[in-house]
Amino acid sequence: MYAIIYIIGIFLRYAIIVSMRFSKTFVKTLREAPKDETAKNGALLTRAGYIHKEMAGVYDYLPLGLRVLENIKTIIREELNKIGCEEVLMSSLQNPEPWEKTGRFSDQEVDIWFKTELSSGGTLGLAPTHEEPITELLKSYISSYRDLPLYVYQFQTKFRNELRAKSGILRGREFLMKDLYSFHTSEEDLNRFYAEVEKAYGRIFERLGIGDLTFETFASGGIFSKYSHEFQTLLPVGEDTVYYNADKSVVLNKEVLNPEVLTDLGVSREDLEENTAAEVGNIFKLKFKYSEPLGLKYIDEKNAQKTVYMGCYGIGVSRLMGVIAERFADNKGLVWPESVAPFKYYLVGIGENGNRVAEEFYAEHKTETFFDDRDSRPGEKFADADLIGLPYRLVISDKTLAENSAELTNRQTGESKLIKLSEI
RNA sequence: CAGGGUAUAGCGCAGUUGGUAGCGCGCGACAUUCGGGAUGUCGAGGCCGCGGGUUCAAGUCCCGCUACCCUGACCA
Repeated sequence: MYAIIYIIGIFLRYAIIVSMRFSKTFVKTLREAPKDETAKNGALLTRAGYIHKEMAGVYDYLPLGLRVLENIKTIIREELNKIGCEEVLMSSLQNPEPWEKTGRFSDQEVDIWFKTELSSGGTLGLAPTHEEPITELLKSYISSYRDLPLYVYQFQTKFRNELRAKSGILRGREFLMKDLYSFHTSEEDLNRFYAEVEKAYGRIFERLGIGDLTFETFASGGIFSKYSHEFQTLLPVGEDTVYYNADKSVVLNKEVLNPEVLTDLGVSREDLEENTAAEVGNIFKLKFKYSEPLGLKYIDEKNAQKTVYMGCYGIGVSRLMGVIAERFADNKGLVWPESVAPFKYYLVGIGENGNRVAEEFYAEHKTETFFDDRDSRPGEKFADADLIGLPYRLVISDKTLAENSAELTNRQTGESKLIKLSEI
């Protein structure tokens, strides 16, 4: 009995959360973008009611925007869980201690800290990334080789006091990031997992609809490895410059475009084409960089103390939303890939009969439908449908009802066709 | 951080030689409309970014500050 009530409760809650009709949401679309929103992604996402700017580089995510973020998170989460990762949520407020051990609490070393004071005295930081705290955290849980390997990730708001926030949600001072950290007993195992993450990232970007635009890119590797890998999505307004050969089997960041690297990669400068791109992911073999200074050790089979090998793997979740918005938009508005779109259908009823049948349709398909039930003229609804950019627009009117059908329009191609109501 | 620009209604803008603020969109009511951002009538909405100053009088002139945008530098 209680179980049934519980299940019904979940179902109702689900229906309440996911349904959305235009007349009931507080969100409005804008004909013109605010003048301080000049980047295409920021302008369109604002006009279409996905985001709202609080200040430079700081945004609110409104109901539609939140759904996009959640869809991106779900895809990442599914692919990471598949390779054995565990999700956590760590704190944003940071105790300076572990950061002081690695030298990274210094403003000279890391110049993007937001720092604040405790009222009882003492300084705190707002996490720009989480290597130190995760390493510190796992000291409490890793003691034996039997505890390893371990892969821990989170979706976290990061704070970075960028000198200049810009480009809509592509470079913010507060942004959503997925950060994964791996822990190993050997370099071979780190390499093995690193390769698994490379593949998982490929699947993630594929599912996000930017697979053929996103390339694993050689970038500078810091002190402990020759290279790191970035995942760069080709984008005219991207901040990075990449070079690639004809079949794009070799892609490298401008920062490592030098004779030595070219030789290493077996390509020559003449064969490389230049393009701009946005960095959507970065993977790094940290090895002992953090585990050594912070003392993250384990006992091996022979009872010897060993230092843990680490890797870290980031994906800019909110930046991805901006990249996808920016990349696929046309002159009418946003064009979401189906996998990240907040809803699949933009439903419009025209005329008394059209609206009545649209209501009926909506009752059956709430979870995937955004219902424009406003008392507005068709033209306005079509304009907003284009702006909001859901994959399909579904129009029900006397005209389509005469055929017992609804008109289905593909936002991307603009193609329309009538489909029988019974077949939807 | 350097250089350039902007700040007036929810959004976009106008505001002359200083005289107490206007337009379009949006919003409310009514009527007529209803397949690509309708039309008409009436209406609500403003500490003119903040703080000083000059003046009988400042959105407008002067000084200072702040925020925001662009280019660059910076950027796990």
